[in-house]
Amino acid sequence: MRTTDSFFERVWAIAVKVPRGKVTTYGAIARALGSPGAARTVGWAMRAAPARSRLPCHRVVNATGDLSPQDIFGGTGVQQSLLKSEGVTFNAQGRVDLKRHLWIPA
DNA sequence: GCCGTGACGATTC
DNA sequence: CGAATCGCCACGG
Repeated sequence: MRTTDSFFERVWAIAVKVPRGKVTTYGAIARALGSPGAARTVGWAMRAAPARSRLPCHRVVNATGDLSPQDIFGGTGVQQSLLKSEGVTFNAQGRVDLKRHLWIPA
């Protein structure tokens, strides 16, 4: 219902709403958009996300709490460092503690 | 309108 | 838990 009704734009709109210190999953965003099976498309939107945007893509992880390809953030462990700086905790497997930081777009 | 692609998800081994 | 497989959906060519 917006001229910019591209699926990507909606994904980005939600990603920006992710509160600091929390993380969300691709599936959660897809679900919020009404397409629970479009998790892959959500991830694609992140990959295609314009760097100029304030898109905190580092706050978006997959359902397993695993982080995205670190190469994209310009280095290995960059995303994890960013999240840690915001108060996000990780388990021994280097995954985000979804039990504590999972945020679902209302 | 079909084909290929992909920062996923869930299931199965 | 880790790896592999199938299924899902939206976008570009």
